[in-house]
Amino acid sequence: MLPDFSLPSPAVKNASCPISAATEDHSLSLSGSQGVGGAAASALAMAGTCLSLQVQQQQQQQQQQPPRKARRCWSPELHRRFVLAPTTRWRSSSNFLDVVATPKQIRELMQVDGLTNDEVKSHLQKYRLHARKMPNSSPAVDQPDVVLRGLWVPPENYTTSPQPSVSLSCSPQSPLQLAGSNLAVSATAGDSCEEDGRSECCNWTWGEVSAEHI
DNA sequence: CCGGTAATAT
DNA sequence: CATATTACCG
Repeated sequence: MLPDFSLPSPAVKNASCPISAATEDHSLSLSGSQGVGGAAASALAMAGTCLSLQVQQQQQQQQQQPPRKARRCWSPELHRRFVLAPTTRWRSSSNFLDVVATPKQIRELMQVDGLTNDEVKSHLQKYRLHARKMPNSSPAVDQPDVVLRGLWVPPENYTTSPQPSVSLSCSPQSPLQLAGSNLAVSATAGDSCEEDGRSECCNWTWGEVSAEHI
């Protein structure tokens, strides 16, 4: 005589009125037109900063429960700052991020508006995870590089960016700055926007770069 | 309150 | 599986 309490029943749970995103909904001009022999222009925000934009059915949690902040996409720019900020202070250290780098300090040094300690903390964790896995022999493919393990930024026109702009994050109105050539995103069969790479949003590389040349 | 790690969600 | 956020703990 136990009424269905609350067990993780994998029953069906779907079919519901779609709700609009709670967070700011940026109009995304997605060319979903069936390019039938036309100029298919797939819009793919490959830029740096971009907030998670996914229309997921979010209809389950009742009550006021912050549905988890949108995933903050760590764009190369942000990562660059994240990895470069501490360099300004504790440079020369091959692992300043592994030594003494508190999210707060990093955030302060980053000077990125809209970045919270938690985000930095999270990113730091990820960074450490990768940093810990990397500084070691590789299973098979090994890149014959003589680079010191430090940090690396995407092959972009970075290098001491003389632009300490504060509008780096992608929260508020940000001047969409799309630079570089835009790679036409070709859908496999020209259907929906299914990207091949299963990266969430920002696809940047975790490469290594020698923060300091010997 | 801040920092780190685990758990959880996408 | 990778990545990001939340939660919990020190």
